[in-house]
Amino acid sequence: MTRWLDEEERTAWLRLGGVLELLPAALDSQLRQDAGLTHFEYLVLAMLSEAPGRTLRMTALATRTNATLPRLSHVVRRLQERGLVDRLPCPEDARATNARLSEHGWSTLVASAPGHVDAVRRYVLDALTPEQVGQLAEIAGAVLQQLDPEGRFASTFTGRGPATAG
Amino acid sequence: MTRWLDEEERTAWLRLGGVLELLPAALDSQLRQDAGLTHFEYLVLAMLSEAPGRTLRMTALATRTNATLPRLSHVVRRLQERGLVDRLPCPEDARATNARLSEHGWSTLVASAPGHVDAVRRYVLDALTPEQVGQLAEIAGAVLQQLDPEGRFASTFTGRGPATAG
DNA sequence: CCGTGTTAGTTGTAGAGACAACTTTGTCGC
DNA sequence: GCGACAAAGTTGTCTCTACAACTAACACGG
Repeated sequence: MTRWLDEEERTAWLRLGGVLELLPAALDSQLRQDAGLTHFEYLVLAMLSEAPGRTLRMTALATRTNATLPRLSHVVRRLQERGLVDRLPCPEDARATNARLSEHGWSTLVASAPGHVDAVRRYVLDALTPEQVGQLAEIAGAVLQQLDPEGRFASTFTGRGPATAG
Repeated sequence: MTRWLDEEERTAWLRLGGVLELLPAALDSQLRQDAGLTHFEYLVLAMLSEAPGRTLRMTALATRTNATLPRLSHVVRRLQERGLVDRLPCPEDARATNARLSEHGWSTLVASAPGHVDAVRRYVLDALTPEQVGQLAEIAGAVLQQLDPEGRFASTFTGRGPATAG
């Protein structure tokens, strides 16, 4: 038997739904205008930039970006066509492909990072109290746990414990 | 000068990013499998079902679903082609179009609602304490305020005050 | 090593959204 | 009541994503 939502649950859910709809659109729009990148493309470049040798295997990159492999494959191909990443066969496993951030990709990322971080602050963090930032980390962590029980996309968990110890 | 994210902000943001990516996909997937609807299509039907006469003008429906008008126009046309809604010219304003939930649309919605609510519980609400549900409403409300300062999509605000009074 | 199954990734195709251009109707000043 | 501007939708095009089918390479039991 389905238990329906009470008033408070409904409010929380409707508002979350609004954020789910509007926030990605807002972030995409800012990055598109200022840098010619989608939010997802930005994320791909950012994750590569933090990897050793600015290089990751497709599967590892898919994990870090919460993406499926087919989606990532298309995106990386397009990024390569634009000269932002290189694709190299992996020496240790001939099935695998390494994606590496190119010099052009690096400078594109460096140029667009401030605007993106500003947008994240403007839309999310600046609207919250420090306490709420901690609560958000807890809540989002709990939801991720449901969405991804096996931890397939676990890169954003820094452990099962609270984001803010104590 | 851009202020970068500290550890706690970064954790919160990365986790929120994961939710933004995975939750819509999970909800879409459930509804597609069980009801042949996208989450957005479900929302359109649900909003119509709560309106007087199960009818809304396109603009009002766009507001309630956080959608742009072009997007809504395409979706409603497809829903009409599938017999789930009717489109009627508005008598009071010849520019306007009224979308009305059909009998078939109503029964489709009724049939798919329990599965959808269960999914919302499973992925989100059941993972949170009652206190966290309140916090989520506050946080999502604050973010929506940034995303939509003029209140264009304000239907999900039940006022500027806290979701949980007191 | 040979067959079976698994893993890594790519590709084809079809559907959904973004954005801009456009049509039609209403509104308002004069 | 005419002309200019705003509002309400629609449509076309292009891009991106999902899903499924596919290829190629590894693993490993016999």
